[in-house]
Amino acid sequence: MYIIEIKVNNFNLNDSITSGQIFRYEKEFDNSYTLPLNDRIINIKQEGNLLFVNSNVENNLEKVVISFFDLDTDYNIYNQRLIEMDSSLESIINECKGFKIFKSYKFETIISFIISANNNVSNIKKSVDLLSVKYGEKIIWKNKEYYLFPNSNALKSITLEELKEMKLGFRSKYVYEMIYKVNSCEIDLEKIHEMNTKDAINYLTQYKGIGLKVASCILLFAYSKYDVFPIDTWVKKRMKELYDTDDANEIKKIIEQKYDKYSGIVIQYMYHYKRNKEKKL
DNA sequence: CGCCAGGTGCGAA
DNA sequence: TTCGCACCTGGC
Repeated sequence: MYIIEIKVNNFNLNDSITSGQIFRYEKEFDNSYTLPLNDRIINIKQEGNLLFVNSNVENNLEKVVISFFDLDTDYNIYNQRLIEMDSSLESIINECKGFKIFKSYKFETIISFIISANNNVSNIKKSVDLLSVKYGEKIIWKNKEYYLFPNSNALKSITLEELKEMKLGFRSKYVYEMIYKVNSCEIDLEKIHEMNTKDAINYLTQYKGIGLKVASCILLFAYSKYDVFPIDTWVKKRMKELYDTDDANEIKKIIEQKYDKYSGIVIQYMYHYKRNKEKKL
């Protein structure tokens, strides 16, 4: 039934996938997840330390899955270092055991997080899905229809009016400009890999619709830059409790000084903990 | 109705 | 440089 089996340790598929890094996934009745991965649709299920993966495209499937979910990186090393720096993190890190930061696809991530500004997850998902259904490649798999996220070329002649139909609201013009600039090569998404975090943030935030928060999400999730700070309302809630401040710059200073190059991971743990874990304890 | 949601751009001080 | 506010949209 399943095409490939991948042995993992220290991976929690459910927590990682529902942590807000990606918006387009569906949970199935058997607790597996179906989601697009660039050029294909995959269905993935975890049972203990085994992943079962099925896809409409078998080519390179194991490699694609291992890379996207960052399965060959041992986060215990980060976690150990973090606990050495701050032993009070131990409980929160234990709660977030198995959490991975994905290597998301750049164009999709940029568009999705521009859409995320002052928006809620269900609206973000709706807009990204609308974009995909209207402009992405249609995949028929197991008698069901799926849609890949459109590449920049597929969106090159989209109009502002058409974008507004995707329920983007005031973000329509920002997405429109981004699509245009990627297609005209004014923006080079690969070039960002070579920049340090500070330069990359300056580079991204010069474009409309990308502020510090959105730039940080893009750099953490699509460029694996672990020293960025996606400080949102959930992290602010957590930081308000811990340090009695919800000022983004002040939080940035505190976290940067404390956790250095693992700051992005700490922030992500805090976000995940505040949003998904705390209420269940 | 008002408020908020994984914020940002803008103009005013 | 900092500060306050409007903003598409949908759910409560």
